[in-house]
Amino acid sequence: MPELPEVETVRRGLTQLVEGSTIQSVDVLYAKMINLPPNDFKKALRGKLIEKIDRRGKYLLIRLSDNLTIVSHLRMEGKYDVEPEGAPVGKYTHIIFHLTDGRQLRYNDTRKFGRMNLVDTGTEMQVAGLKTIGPEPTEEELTVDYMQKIFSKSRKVIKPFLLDQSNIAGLGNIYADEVLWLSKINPQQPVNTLTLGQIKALRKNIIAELAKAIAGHGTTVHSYSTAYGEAGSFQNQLNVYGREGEPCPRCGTKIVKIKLAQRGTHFCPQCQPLRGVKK
DNA sequence: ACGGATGTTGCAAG
DNA sequence: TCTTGCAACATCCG
Repeated sequence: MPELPEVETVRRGLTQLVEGSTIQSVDVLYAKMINLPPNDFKKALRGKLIEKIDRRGKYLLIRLSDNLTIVSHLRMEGKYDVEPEGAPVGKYTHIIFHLTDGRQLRYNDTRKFGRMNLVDTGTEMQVAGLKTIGPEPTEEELTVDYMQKIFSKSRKVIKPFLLDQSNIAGLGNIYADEVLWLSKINPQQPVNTLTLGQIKALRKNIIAELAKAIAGHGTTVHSYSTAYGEAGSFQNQLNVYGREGEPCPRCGTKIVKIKLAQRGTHFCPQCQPLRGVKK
């Protein structure tokens, strides 16, 4: 689930719920989730104030007093959840932050793919993944010049290229398919064959679509209720993702699903023709 | 019943 | 150096 809009939704929710709270103690139920020996992790966090929650791409940056930052990535299914003391702990709860007001901030993750790195504030950019992360998909950060430059230098096909966080931060499988459909670009189009017009259209759509998804509190794909906060509503606005065999909302042609770089990829063969490439 | 797919990323192997 | 494929883990679907 969590691509940039979902992570941003979590960030806003966490800000409301735990900004200004103090960590009394921490339980580590699954040690592989963190970058330090559990005892060091727990000791370092005891008594720290949660000052602010930031985000960079799909990474949450939990700012703590004494110059500490937890870099948290939800990967596929990570969720934060605030529970009262004594609420039953499920088998997918891996880290529990006991807050001094009696509430608990719990990290839940069925697949255990999520990771938390506790680092000194200011060194978070050395965490793997943040070291090479590309610009945020905003008007200011994601410039036409930058896109033109990276697109001209690669012969990769566009879909996997968009999923590579070192090119642009924040797009995942769902929004990559959506922005390509919106931009009428074939997922298998090599990036160095895109016209300037296509690059500009793609840029606009990336920025607008992610903003729109944030406004809709993100996309909830699996139907089980999100433990945390509001369930997203944006799944109702998806045009191609998960719609294999359904008519394209623009032209009525059946949406096709193929596999590209091991990822399910949905597109309209009519609206998104492959241009100038022999196949 | 079991093989394959599922939203992500890091790293190994080529 | 760059690119590709898989592993990490659990569940669900057909």
